[in-house]
Amino acid sequence: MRPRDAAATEQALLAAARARFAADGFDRTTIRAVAADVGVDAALVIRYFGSKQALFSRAADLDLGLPDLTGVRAGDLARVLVDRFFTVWEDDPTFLALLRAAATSEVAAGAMRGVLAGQVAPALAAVTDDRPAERAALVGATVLGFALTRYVLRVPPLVEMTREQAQTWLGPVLRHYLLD
Amino acid sequence: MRPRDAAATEQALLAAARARFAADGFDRTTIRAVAADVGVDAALVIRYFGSKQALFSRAADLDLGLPDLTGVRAGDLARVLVDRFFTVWEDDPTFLALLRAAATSEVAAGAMRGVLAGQVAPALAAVTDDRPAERAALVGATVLGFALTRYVLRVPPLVEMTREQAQTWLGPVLRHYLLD
DNA sequence: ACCCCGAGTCAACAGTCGATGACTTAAGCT
DNA sequence: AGCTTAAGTCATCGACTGTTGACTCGGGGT
Repeated sequence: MRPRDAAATEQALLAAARARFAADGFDRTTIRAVAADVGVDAALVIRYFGSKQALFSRAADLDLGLPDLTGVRAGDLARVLVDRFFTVWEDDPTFLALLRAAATSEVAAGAMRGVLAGQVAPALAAVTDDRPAERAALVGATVLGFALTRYVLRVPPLVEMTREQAQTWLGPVLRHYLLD
Repeated sequence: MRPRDAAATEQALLAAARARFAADGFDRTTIRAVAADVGVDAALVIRYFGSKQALFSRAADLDLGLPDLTGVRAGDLARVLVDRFFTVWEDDPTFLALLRAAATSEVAAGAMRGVLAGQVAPALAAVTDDRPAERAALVGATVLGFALTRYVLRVPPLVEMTREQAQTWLGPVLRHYLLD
């Protein structure tokens, strides 16, 4: 039998919620399904997180972990960024959960705006001081469009693309948005 | 009183459904709300379209109306494409309905793949015969990312951007994907 | 051994949704 | 006017959902 460990159960619920939100979106994810994945009653989820919306906010708290770009050579910028984004996309489902939910939830859309304004824009400010918010939005649009097409729409040519091929295609685009 | 005109009612229902799907996505759109928008009973919607999914398929049938790109000069390509996409985005809600729904519905995602493979890729084939599917996917990712960030996430710098500014930013990107 | 507190369960409520089938009403035709 | 056909309504079903409150169970401290 599962040991009665509240902290471990909470972490397991967060992991299951992330996977469900990433795969099914916010609306089609049910608290009962998340609880069943962990082998626990749905009422316990509410007890720990208060509501489905609060569970989502905890589960979809995204940290891109962008590195300090100060001193990175212009030729390396795009490679560093694309590499980081691929890792975030494929390491854990948090990003995909936020992306899927943002399509229909104003709260999730706001969270995504917060990621762009609070993480991407500050990181890019180390590279350019000319309209960093506008450049961050364009970089965000590029990266979100790529992720949407690859992981959500699953358009074959992008699904089959390797990380290196993506860097080759996206590199000049990011350089353009960052430096022109 | 509304005249009893089945064809007109059906068109009104399709228009209302498009608006609802575009604003709220597939799951949060209810047949009752669509029917109420037209001033009609929900059962009538099922009678005309069979199911909510079938109503969506009829409402979100997207025609980009891309022009024949044969003979368009390389320098004009991006401007023509961006201009066409803006018109599709802002003329009617069909595109937004499909985009929002595609985030959580495999059927809608398939429809979006169909638009890329059946409309974008053939149009681009008039410009390049080197990997048109891959180039269409990249153009799609760019355009979908821009639309997602502007109309769904409503990131301020992209919301405030004029069509001309967007053409200036996106032009070199589309040229890169089409011609490099 | 007993108690106690927190982890986890159970049953149920209240609301909503898509869908169904029988019913009613309006309009065009003879 | 009367009838017929289709347009539209009505009540309702059955399933599902988030959330609640009362309950049970198990393990650690005395």
